[in-house]
Amino acid sequence: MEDTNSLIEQRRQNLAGLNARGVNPFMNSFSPDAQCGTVRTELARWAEWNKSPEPKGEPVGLAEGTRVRLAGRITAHRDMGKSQFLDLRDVSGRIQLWVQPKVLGEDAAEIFKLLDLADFIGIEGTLFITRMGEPSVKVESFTPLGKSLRPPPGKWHGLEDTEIRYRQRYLDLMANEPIREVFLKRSHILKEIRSFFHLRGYVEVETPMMQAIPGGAAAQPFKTFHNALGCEFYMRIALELYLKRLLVGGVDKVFEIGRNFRNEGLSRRHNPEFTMLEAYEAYGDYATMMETVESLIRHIALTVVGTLKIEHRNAEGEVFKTIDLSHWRRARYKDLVCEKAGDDWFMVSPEERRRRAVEDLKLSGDIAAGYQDFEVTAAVFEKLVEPTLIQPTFVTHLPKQLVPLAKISAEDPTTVEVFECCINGQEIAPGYTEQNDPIAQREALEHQAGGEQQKLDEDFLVALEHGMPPAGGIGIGIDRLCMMLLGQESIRDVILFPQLKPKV
RNA sequence: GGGUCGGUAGCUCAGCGGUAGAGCAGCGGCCUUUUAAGCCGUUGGUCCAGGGUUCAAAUCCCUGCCGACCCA
Repeated sequence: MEDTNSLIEQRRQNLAGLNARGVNPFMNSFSPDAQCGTVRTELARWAEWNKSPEPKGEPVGLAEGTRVRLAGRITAHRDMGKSQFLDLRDVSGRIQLWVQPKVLGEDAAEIFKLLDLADFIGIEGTLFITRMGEPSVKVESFTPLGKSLRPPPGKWHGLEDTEIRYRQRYLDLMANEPIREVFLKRSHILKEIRSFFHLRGYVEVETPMMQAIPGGAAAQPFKTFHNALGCEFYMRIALELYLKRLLVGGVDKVFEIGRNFRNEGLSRRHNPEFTMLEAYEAYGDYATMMETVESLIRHIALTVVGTLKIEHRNAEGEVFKTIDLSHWRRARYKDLVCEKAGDDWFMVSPEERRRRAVEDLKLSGDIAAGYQDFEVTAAVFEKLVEPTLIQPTFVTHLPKQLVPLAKISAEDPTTVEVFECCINGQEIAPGYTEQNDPIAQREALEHQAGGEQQKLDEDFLVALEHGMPPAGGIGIGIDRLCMMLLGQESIRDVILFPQLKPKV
């Protein structure tokens, strides 16, 4: 960027001033011995202990007078003339610095004047508590570590321009504390998912993102070209078919967390690339996987959020939705449809169902002329039932036409052994008793490919013919899981760099 | 793809035919424990872009770009 303004110009002049004094404003390294937020917390603990009239037992926290070396970004500056207060921030939080020119000495005081808000510095000093009770560091020396040549976003309102927040996420992270929290917690969620599966004896793998035939889901893929091989590849739309190959190969419990790519619309709930978890367990079935999903999500909620009652708040901070992860409902697809569409929904003729859906339920926009009967019912489910499933619900006994790749239920052969776990009005995790009959699988995939032989993943079918153990499988959309757990209503607020149209 | 709303100083926004504004940030002062520090002074603009209407356009009209939300 070539844009300049007076604020950038002033910072460049300060940079030149540092260079002129032989100070390197961009150091190669610095070794702090503590973190800002941690030191602040520990010093406050000590102050609390010290405050009681008769201190009892061993001191806690970090005492006044302790020497520390800290590094971070200057995020506030309060000039008192002969006394200056700065806030220094690192990933752990902030702490106040007290800087007195006379303590620094004349040369250092001159250099101090050339610092700007948002610069990175390292400091050395001793801990103390101000008259106002603020845990602080009395700075004895400092080192410029990384100069900021552009003004940071404001401190009051933070950064609110959504476009800048998404395009320059680093500014969002710098200015908006709650946003930083969301992404730190997303990292924590991923960590807990991994440890959950590892503890259960699962193996984590990585399978190809570039695939000759994109399979495992019905979605538009992105296409790319490999120069050396001279052929086209597709970015994967699902993980499934490679993980099942591993079941064939004898990896009995396997999971992958990875990016899928779907060349479709963008919305509050859709990003073209999104993170998917898929897990497969040999000798398990959909019931095994329901238990897995419930245990996993409970575990994450407790370890990351610290509660099973997840609160979603509006801009005013009022709770408008609470998701209770301590009760998991199980309900049949047909029963849920009847709740919205009438108890006799499945007893009337297909023509009557279509009429009711279009006229009574006002779904004309969602039901295409060529829809089959089961698709009419599916529209009712998707538009009228799913959005109301805010509390965790396993929807089971889906009609077999709806999920052609799953195994038939022994107790009701018109349905399949499949669940859709819905939370927060969205499908969060589908789970299957996976098809391991290669002949049935071939028929289903051939039907799905609609006679286009090139769309058939022959290598996958050959793998199944070598024998696959019965297995339960799940997929969990990690972004939507994060939205649900972290109280975010837009997928862009749980993806660090959401896709936007490039600016020219 | 359709509809609604938005784009003005570094940030947050006001102005909606008649000289381009405020708060914060910045800069210059004062203040030796302040913390949204305070007080005095002050700099800063391609009003998203391009066309049109008009004596006069940030403001009205058209086209385009980018974003948010809703719908499909």
